[in-house]
Amino acid sequence: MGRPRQAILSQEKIYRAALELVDEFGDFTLPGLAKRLSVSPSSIYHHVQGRPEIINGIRSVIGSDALAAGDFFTAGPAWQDRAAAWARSYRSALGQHAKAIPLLVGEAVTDAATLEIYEHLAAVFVEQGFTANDVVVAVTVLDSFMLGSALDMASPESAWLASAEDQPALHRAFEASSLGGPRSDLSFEVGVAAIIAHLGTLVPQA
Amino acid sequence: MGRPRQAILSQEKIYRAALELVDEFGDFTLPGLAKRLSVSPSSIYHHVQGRPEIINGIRSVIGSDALAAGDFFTAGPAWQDRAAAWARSYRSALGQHAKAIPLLVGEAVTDAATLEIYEHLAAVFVEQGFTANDVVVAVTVLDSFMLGSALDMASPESAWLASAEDQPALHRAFEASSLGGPRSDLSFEVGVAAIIAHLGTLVPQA
DNA sequence: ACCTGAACACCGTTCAAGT
DNA sequence: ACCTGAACACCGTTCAAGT
Repeated sequence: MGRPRQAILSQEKIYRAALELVDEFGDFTLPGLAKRLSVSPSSIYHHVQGRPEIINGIRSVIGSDALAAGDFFTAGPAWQDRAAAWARSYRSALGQHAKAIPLLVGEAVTDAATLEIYEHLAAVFVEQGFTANDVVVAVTVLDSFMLGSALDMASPESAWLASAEDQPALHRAFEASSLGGPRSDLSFEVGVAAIIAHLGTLVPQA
Repeated sequence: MGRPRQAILSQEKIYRAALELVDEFGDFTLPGLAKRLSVSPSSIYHHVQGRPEIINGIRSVIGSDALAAGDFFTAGPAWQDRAAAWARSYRSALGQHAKAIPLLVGEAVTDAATLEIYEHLAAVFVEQGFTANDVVVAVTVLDSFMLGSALDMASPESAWLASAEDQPALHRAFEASSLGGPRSDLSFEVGVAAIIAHLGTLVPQA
């Protein structure tokens, strides 16, 4: 007991351990987090203010890792490719922690990593000469679809389990469908293509 | 104490009271719910299995009210209008209970009202002659964007508060923008138009 | 500065006891 | 069948006490 010669905790360690618990169990508790870190629950409060800050930290970790992976910048020079790559990269990053997404929505975004991710998207449209209004709309539209698609990825396929009697159209379509890949991924690509094609009509020089 | 001559609770009353609490405070607790219903917390368990069932009931209430409002069926005969009306209606219904959305995502959909809502959307595409694959993709794409837009509606405008130094493109765009209406609504309409136009290229007879 | 153990108010859920 | 009060395990957070 007492203070150790070197700190055994840090914000980073706390956030990553919390994310691991969420990935495994879909949620985390302070006692559970303390146990995983081999520490007392009260110790955690020397490094973070409370549970909300940990949730924000989880978002930050996901964003940092996504930025470190560098996928946001691998696309070609065309703004269409870069915007599509942005949506694909961030949806993928969130999808790797699908169980965390329900925890993240509803809390305001304040961490630097996530803001940097959105700054990158805005910059794509600004560079292309979109007006301020169009930048705002383009970012919002792409973000909404990306997030909705990430949530769809998170929800089990059985969420669409309609009954043959009560939801015939829904039931038959899913029964008879034979998509050449995961439903969520294919739908995401269709939606991104649709949105980017339409955004192209907004900018005169496109 | 003891059993009253007539039941004072019902699933419906519990669900609606819980939704009221969520609308007001963004969450609900069993003790808080019991207090609002002028009842003991344990009484609630005679009508519902537990907290998850109440959350599902909240979704059901929102769906039922949306169906009762009838907006899903007011659109013209064209499938494009009907699909757009579907997305607009359901996003609006969810938006009226924005604080509830974070609670709903992450729980599987099983209630009849919500399934009926999605059945209606699937039927639009089936009637138009979409293949099973295209019905599945069309429903998924529109649902993802609708849900993402509803979440965007739920998050405060300040969620986009970027700093002038660290996120110049994002900051300037939001600073300089002068949209002719709420950002979320305008962006939603742009996205829906984009998606529906693109879905039109999937169906030969469109 | 950083960890611990004890303590607090609170939450979800159960159950025997009443009518 | 339906409501109550007591009880349980558990959770988030605080704080004095240690080094």
